[in-house]
Amino acid sequence: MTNIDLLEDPLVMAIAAVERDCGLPKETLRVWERRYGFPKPLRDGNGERLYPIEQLVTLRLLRRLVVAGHRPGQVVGLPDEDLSALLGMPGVAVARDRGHEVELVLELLRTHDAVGLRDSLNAMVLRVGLGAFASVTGPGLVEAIGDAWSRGELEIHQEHFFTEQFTTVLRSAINATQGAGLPRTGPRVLFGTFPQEPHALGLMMAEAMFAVEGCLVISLGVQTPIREIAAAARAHNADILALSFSSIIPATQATAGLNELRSFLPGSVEIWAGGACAGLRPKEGLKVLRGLSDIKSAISAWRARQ
Amino acid sequence: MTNIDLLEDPLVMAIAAVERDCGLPKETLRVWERRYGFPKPLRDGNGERLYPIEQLVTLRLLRRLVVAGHRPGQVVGLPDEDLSALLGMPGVAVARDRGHEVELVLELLRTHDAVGLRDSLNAMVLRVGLGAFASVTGPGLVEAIGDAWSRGELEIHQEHFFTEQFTTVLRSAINATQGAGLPRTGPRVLFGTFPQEPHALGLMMAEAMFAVEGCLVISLGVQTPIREIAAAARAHNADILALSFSSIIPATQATAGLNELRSFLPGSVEIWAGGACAGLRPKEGLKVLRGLSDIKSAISAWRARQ
DNA sequence: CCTTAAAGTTTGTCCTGGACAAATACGCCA
DNA sequence: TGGCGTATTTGTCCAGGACAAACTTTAAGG
Repeated sequence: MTNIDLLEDPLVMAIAAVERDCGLPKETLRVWERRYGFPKPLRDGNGERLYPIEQLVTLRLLRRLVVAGHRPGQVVGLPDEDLSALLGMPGVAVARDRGHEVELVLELLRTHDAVGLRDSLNAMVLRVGLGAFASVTGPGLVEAIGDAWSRGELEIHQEHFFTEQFTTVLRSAINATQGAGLPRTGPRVLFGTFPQEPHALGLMMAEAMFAVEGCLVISLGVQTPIREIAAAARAHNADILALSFSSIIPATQATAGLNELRSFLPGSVEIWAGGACAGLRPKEGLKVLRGLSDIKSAISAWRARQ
Repeated sequence: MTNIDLLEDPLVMAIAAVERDCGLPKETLRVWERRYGFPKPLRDGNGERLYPIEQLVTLRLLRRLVVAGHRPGQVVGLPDEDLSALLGMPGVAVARDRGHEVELVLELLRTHDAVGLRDSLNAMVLRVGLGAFASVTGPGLVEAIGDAWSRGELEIHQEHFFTEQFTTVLRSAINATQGAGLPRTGPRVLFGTFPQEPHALGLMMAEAMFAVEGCLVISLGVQTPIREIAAAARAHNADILALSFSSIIPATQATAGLNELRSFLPGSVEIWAGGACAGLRPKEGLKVLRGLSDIKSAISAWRARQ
């Protein structure tokens, strides 16, 4: 029961902490070391692995490459410059043409301007509307900040801070759409993610899209066991079950879980899946939405079917 | 790369699926089998474990007992009836006199009334004010629902659903207090929890208490590495660092982490700790708040010191 | 009798190195 | 070019041993 977090030395991390930080299972970290010679952690007095933080940076790059489709055998062991090149990041130069909203938010994060960030996000929602914010502005911000983080331009705490502010603004807006007295002509929609999926932002942006279309939205939050999701869908008499998958979840697991879920539910409950997880395939009783912008038309189609 | 989910047979599950379903790590499942003789999975042609669903039911009971404080050696191996009996007898607390707000919310959860719950929570905030909601009503609800869950009166998905609704209502209210133009006479307060602490509700209720007192509140959310918390406190120029500890975090770890944090920060940053974690002791440079109601007077004292 | 300190037990996490099947890439033929 | 059988890659699983943190019990002192 070695303590994995309270190491005196902030320059090294234990394997369980690396698993959480980089999203690579302990078993994969060990087998990469055995096969490719990287990562090459130090050892403590008891022979347990201690990963220096430089290797964490590399591991985060590697994970992004693997998620993007590269094979571990081809990329594990390459120097950071090569990995960055493969990711299409032009080293130091900021060649990416980012929207001015993205630039504004990144600048507010760099200067740790809490008030400015909160006000700016609230203002964006008011200016473009919740629908456009949740389907265009929000995803753009989330992607840019994820990129900046994995490139080392932002600290972990800055990303936490952004996530928290973004969540607050989006939640407030969703809550406002569900006030008493507003007409609801849409389906009852239940939201959730699988137990392996801790990413809440994608789910919440989807929830916002459904909310602006007049649906009754009910969220279970993230990481609910599959059986419990099914039980909730029955209990709440949901018309649609909406599930979000980020790229950290393997497509095979997502598909398997969706099949299991389908088998627990009557055909009258539609299952809609979406998110950055590539490899999701629609099938009988499973709708796959490629992007948040598709939600509006999908709801229209649902209404027409009723 | 054995497929863990696409088993044709719905009566057995592979070890990774059990880990997700029951929340018990693979390593723990194996070591329990080795030490206590339970669970006792079947094996496939390749010697891999296949857990029958009956054992999953027992494992879920066991996990609840372990979370509730029982020791595995005392309960693993007992028949289901004994386990249920242990879960079902919470001593004398059966006929607790609960406030009518608690009864109302429990009834709304039992009937899966999403609209009713959202409206009721919003109404409670408006009626008693955010301060009283966050310091009295909210903690009462959270405790009662935790009790009901551990007694088996509520399903996991009902607890997730409540947490989500409660979060939304509280966040919206906090956001409203921080709008532009309101006078801020209080300190800058940064909120966060340690990496082992995933419980967000206590942190958020504390945030609400500071917010109604006119503080500028900045939250990092849960599970931020200690050195990142320290970096954030410096970056945001915080006057107070507020940390929340639930009872799942051992007091020894909490104390060790707080000492580490203290060493990373200048004396001008005060550290305030609170929550259900017993055993926290105040010391030089560390304030321990016993309850959410103490926050108001503590802020007054801080103002007087400035 | 209550509190503190030392000794003992329980328990979760980590280790190594071998194995295998699913997923992917490659070579072949039409 | 496109489909299909074979080879390689790769993630997950296994056994059984080890150890430190957490917890319990016992001993000692005020």
